Amino acid sequence: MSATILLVEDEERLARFIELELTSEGYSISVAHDGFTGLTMARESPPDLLILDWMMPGMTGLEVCRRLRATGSKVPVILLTAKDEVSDRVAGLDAGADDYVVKPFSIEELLARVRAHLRRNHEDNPDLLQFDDLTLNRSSREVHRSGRSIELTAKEFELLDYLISHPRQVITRDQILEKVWGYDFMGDSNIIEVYVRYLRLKLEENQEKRLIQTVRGVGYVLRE
Amino acid sequence: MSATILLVEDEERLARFIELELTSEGYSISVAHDGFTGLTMARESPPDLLILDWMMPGMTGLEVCRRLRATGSKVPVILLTAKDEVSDRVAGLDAGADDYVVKPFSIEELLARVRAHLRRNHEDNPDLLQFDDLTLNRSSREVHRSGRSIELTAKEFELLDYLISHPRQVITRDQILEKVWGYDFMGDSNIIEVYVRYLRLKLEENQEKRLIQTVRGVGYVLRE
DNA sequence: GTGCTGGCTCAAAAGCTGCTGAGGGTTTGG
DNA sequence: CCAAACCCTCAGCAGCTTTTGAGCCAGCAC
Repeated sequence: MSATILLVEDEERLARFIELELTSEGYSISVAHDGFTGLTMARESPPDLLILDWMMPGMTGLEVCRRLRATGSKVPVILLTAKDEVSDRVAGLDAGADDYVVKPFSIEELLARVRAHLRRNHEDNPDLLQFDDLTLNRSSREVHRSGRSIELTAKEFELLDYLISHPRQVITRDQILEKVWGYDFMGDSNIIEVYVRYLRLKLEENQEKRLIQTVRGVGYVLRE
Repeated sequence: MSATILLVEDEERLARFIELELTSEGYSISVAHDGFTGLTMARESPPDLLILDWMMPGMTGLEVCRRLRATGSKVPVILLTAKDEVSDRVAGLDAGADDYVVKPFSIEELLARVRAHLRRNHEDNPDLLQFDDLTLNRSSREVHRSGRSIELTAKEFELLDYLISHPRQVITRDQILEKVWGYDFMGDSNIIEVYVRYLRLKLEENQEKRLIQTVRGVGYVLRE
């Protein structure tokens, strides 16, 4: 699933140009040509990233940004501005923008910043998850460790998916039960231990170092 | 508790200037004058924000950034660079930097970026608790003192977590029992003393100064 | 100094946790 | 229908964590 970007830019030619470039990078773009429309669109279907022109007739980009932040939105915002004065930059960042690009800019620079901000935010739900020499592909449901392919059952896959999407974070038994088994276990069951064991057997088939660590009294964590 | 910033900059005069400015804004700054030292410091006591000069003899700022990211660090990084070419900016952002400031810059601009990144980070990472040279990370359940990692059992961790989340506040025995053991103890038990001792042994392994102070007749307090 | 109280230290006992191997019920696919 | 794969349970055990108790020490009142 590709990232969605909302571009708010009143100059039609520039907007069209940016739209084409971003589209050809595989993003899914919507465009608004004034601040008010942009704000409405951002509220109605929040994009993964917002690119705002600063100077626009009517509501400025800065104002759009401030209003969004005021209602708790955390979408990353990149401001486009012709202004190159320090006081303006400061105002933009303090108003809650995450970044700005000064016009005229090279499209490469804008793309790099888009990548940087999306990486931060979109890290929440990518399809290809990696940790150390381990990779898990959600769409093909394949798992590899240092090159070789590993066959997992459904439950094993779900468990590893959960762990690898929270690397270096300790996950409690309760969280695992809730997420992978989806119910509160009555009485006691050692089902988690059993599945962790299955995973370890498969992931460490060839004396590779242990990635799933036990945190006694709490749960498990993916850590080198 | 003020945010900690690590500045890595080989030009001594510039480093000194930035340090003074940031200090007067209320941040707590450490400075390294080369990349290797900076990397080590960043690993040993992770700051809330890292400011890296790009061009340095030995290890460049870009390299420091890449290495930190490779080990999973998510600390926000601002690059300082004299280079103003697009390809360089792109490389920096793609290497995992969050932002860069082009020299010569106005101090106001740097400050605004520092504020922007700290604001963002403090929102999504309230799990890292610090006191003096001690850090406790709730999500990874890791504890460090002046760089070295410390292994704690579940109860030890809970106790330290409680103390470190009320720094310089005296905590009574009853509060500790209630919070960590979760019940009113019948009769007497010296369990708190025992666990405080365990913690002290582990936290002061190398003759470091005592952080957990006894308040006779009342309880304990985390204090320098 | 003496006695008292609260805290510290040490080590052993008790209690748990997580790991393991085996096995049984259930579903899937040929 | 049968076999294989899968999901889950159980019980034993080893090792770690937690708790207990007894003795000791430090600070304080007298």
